[in-house]
Amino acid sequence: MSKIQQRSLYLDVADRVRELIEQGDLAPGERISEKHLCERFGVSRTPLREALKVLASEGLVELLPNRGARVVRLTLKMVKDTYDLMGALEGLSGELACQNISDEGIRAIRTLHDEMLRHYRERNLPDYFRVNQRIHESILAASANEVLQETYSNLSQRVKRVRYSKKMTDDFWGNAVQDHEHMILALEARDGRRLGQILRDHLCNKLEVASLAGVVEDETALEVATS
Amino acid sequence: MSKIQQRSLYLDVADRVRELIEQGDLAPGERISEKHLCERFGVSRTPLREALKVLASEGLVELLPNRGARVVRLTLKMVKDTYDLMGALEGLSGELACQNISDEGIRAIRTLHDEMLRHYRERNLPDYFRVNQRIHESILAASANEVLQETYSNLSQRVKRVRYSKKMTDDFWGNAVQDHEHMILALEARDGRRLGQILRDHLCNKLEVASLAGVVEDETALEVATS
DNA sequence: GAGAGGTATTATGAATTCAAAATGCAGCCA
DNA sequence: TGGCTGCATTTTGAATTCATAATACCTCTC
Repeated sequence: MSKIQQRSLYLDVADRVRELIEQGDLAPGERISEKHLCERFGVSRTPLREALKVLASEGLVELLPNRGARVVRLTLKMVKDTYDLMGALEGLSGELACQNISDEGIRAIRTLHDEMLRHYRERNLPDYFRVNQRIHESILAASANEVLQETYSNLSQRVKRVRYSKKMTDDFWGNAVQDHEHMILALEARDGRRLGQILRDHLCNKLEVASLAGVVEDETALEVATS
Repeated sequence: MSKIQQRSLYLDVADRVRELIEQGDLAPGERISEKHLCERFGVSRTPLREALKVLASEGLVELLPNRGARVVRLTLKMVKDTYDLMGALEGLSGELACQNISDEGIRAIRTLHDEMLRHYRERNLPDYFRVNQRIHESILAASANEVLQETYSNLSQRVKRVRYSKKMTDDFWGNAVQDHEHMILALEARDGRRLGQILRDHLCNKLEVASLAGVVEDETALEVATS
């Protein structure tokens, strides 16, 4: 029995373009040729153009009237602003999670937390990242606020292209783990205010280790120096 | 000399549909007939459909595959969730504003504040609301975070349809003005933490006086009782 | 050889057309 | 009478077509 409800074509196209942007197959600032992508996806221009409009309203591409679309170039300021925002949202998610999460939910996150610690002790960065992300997702889900989840994931998508330094220093890593220790304690105490604050600060630290080279505008490095 | 840079048609259409929704000309849950709107706007289906896709990604309409579009029905939970989110964003805007605003900017807001107080004393609700909104907009602008501004205005648009009770009690009004007194003091002291907190709580109060009848799902009133 | 101007080509914007799905309605049967 | 089946109509989804703006290229002039 196959699925009855078929998704619209433009949604699939949008997903695929998002993927290309995230993977870097469509470079920042790169002109998006409608014809080229149509042939690549095997669809006509109509659904592709609809998809581009959606992606534009998501902030992933920009549409220049009569001159096509291009992948938005992230500036350092945009990334920083987005992180500030995501920090506030993470903070809210922590507060709400403490109000709404079940005891079982807390135990599940504790399990993830312990698993993450194992990966940390073994210096297994990929698995650490994976479990780390699941913890944050779990807290977000526990907030039981769908508008928040949707907004967060949109912002997250925008900066997904930014890759983090492979050579994350032990210092930063240690601090992050320390943050998580405090998080789980606050969560188990259902101290929303505290959990929120930790989550917010935690994200700010994350920004610091972000290696923005390549994805971010070069001229922006200049901005940093001058500001 | 006319403007050289013409906006795309779908943007104009999107604006007009947004207006119709905000004004209530398109009722919540109402089916949106492509043909009807095309004739009304004098455009073909292509730009209208592009506009609908954008509006869907903004959360104003929902697209049912093969069955057209409809104006989203706001549930009480959605409105509440959105306000929680907007509260967090207002809080952030306050913190950032204190960091970034100029002394002149503070003086400008103080002027607005005093003007608002005059309208309050004269019980001039429309002008009070207008100036009130300008204050919040000024703080948001002073945050110097465009991603924040854009996100806030999107969320704001979603719940714009919700009309506030004409019979706002003197109590609530007095409290709101009191909040504003604290706000301007925190701003003048550049106490971001405090301003943020006030703005957040201020918005929560606003929700309480919201008269949700008509725009919000009826079944939702039930949800309130059961939760 | 460099630059300006004009034409050809290409890409985008929007309308139209074609195909497929959903809706409405009439007739049929229990 | 009530509900189901099947056909006609309407509506949506997607491709195609047409018009217009942008780009590239070529020529002509200095």
